[in-house]
Amino acid sequence: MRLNTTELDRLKTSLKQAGLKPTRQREHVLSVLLARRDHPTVEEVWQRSRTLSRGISLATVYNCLESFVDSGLVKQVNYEREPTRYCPNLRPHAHFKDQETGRVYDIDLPNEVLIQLNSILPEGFRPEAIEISFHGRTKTQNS
Amino acid sequence: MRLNTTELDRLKTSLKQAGLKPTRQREHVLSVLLARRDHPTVEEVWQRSRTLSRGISLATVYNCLESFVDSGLVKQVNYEREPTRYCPNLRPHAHFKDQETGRVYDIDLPNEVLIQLNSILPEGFRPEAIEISFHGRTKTQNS
DNA sequence: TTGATATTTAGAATGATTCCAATTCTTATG
DNA sequence: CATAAGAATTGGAATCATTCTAAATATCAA
Repeated sequence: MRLNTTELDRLKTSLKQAGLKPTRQREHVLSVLLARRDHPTVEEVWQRSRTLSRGISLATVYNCLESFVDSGLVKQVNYEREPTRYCPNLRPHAHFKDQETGRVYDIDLPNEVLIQLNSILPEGFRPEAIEISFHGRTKTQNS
Repeated sequence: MRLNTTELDRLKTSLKQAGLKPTRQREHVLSVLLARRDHPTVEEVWQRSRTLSRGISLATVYNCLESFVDSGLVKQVNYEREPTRYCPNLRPHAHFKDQETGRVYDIDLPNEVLIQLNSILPEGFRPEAIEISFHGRTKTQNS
């Protein structure tokens, strides 16, 4: 989780492009999020951010993640009323939650599926977002 | 919300078929839920159930709704971390939330859409349920 | 009718998230 | 570089949907 200057500059740039002041905490939380392609909760992001030299408060992790979502840098995933999870994958995708492991997988959404889904809406319905979540079991070998 | 004997018998029967003891409270909560095709929260179901002669506790409304969901009599709908809503429509359907009114609409899911959605899953993924939620705006005339 | 089991209940407890008000940063401008 | 205005961070308190608890009550098979 130690960043070299190039990576740091890249982070600063994407924060600025998103209209966010590049603070030490935001850079760190964003790098933590991008470092793994999974779907951590706020608490998990906080744990992973503990390495930050002078520490970081839970409230700040909440703040950072909220501003990232607002500015489109990450997405949120909710399963029932479980703690919200955060997802750095910006392509259109669905989620599949394995009930045995609790792990959430990204499922790419082909454009034709999105088109077909929009076509089932009655006239006058203007969707701004769509969320598709499966849950079930997987029989895969990759942990 | 007053029930005649025939309707009451019908409710008792569906509760029994679902493996639930037909109590006064369950009959009432279920009838409240079936009376309108909307998506009330627990609090709203409780308000609508207040007519019950000796009253009903919030805890019981939670209990009833949970047992209905467990036995397949109703479905749950969640938008982000807002209070859970309950839905008496058992056909496969998606939800569309109008951001202006907060109202949730049912959108029927044609079988071909379900088939196409299952086809995007990698091998070994066995879905047990799928949840599809739109949100956006509607330009309809019906309130 | 009665006993075994299930349900109801009020209120306390939980837990994710939001709010608050004080401190510390960032950055544009002189 | 210094500074001031606005932003971000912070620990702790507050919120609020939901779950838990344990005692009272209801259901139903025998």
